[in-house]
Amino acid sequence: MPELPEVETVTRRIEKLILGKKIEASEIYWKRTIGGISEKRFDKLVNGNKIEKVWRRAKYIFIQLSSGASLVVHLRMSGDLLVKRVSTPIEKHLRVRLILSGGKDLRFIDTRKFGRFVHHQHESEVLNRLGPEPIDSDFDIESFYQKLKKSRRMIKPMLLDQSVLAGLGNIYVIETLWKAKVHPLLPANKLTRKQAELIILSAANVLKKAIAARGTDLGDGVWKTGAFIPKVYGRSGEPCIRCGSKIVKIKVAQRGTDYCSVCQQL
DNA sequence: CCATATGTTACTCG
DNA sequence: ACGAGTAACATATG
Repeated sequence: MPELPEVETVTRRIEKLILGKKIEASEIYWKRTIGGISEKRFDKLVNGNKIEKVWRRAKYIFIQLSSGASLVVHLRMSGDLLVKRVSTPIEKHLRVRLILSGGKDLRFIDTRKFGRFVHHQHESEVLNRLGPEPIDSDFDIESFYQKLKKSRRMIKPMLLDQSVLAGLGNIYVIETLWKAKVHPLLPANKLTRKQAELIILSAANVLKKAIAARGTDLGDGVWKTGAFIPKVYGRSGEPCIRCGSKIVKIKVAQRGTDYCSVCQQL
């Protein structure tokens, strides 16, 4: 469920509920979620800490602790964070639970178990590998364009690469390329500077609208709060709302890729 | 049984 | 070194 807008939505939802609270206990229901350390060690690292700050970068949520370390959460495909009363019965797919002062807890729910809830001494370990976000106010178009010029990769996988551009996932890349009228298979070094600029403007526009709508409702259950309606993603076979021709679907880097073959030419 | 799914990483091969 | 393709992680749904 989560690309940047959904992660932003989750972050905003939990921030005010857990900020300033003290972690009084931790419970691990799926070991791999905490990234390969023992439950005992994890508990030692987090227990007794106050939550100083909660923020998002790309698709990661950082929960800063009074120790100076952070819990770094990635929702991957099916993760979600909830705050509930401790007495509320636990969910079937609960993977990690932090008991907080004040009678509530922070729950990491993750059906597919791909998500991670990892203790990092330094946030930089994670931050260092991330490119800029399209919505950064100081986004440097020139260096983005230079990066594209140096690569023969297809533009779609390029935009999904979080070290090139951070925050976009399959849905919003598809929306971005449609808006910018760029074919998903176009080699990155074939793009003009104008097209590179349009891609960033489109991505920023799509992300901002999706954040305002609190994410996308995929209709299949997991993510129900969002109201963003994709214009191309999941619409193969239906008419393009810009030109009326049929949206087609191909596979690119193992991912379903909807696009308009008339609007988006190679 | 098969294919699909919002993400990422590790591996192979040319 | 680069980049495309594949498998893997693990579960649910059609």
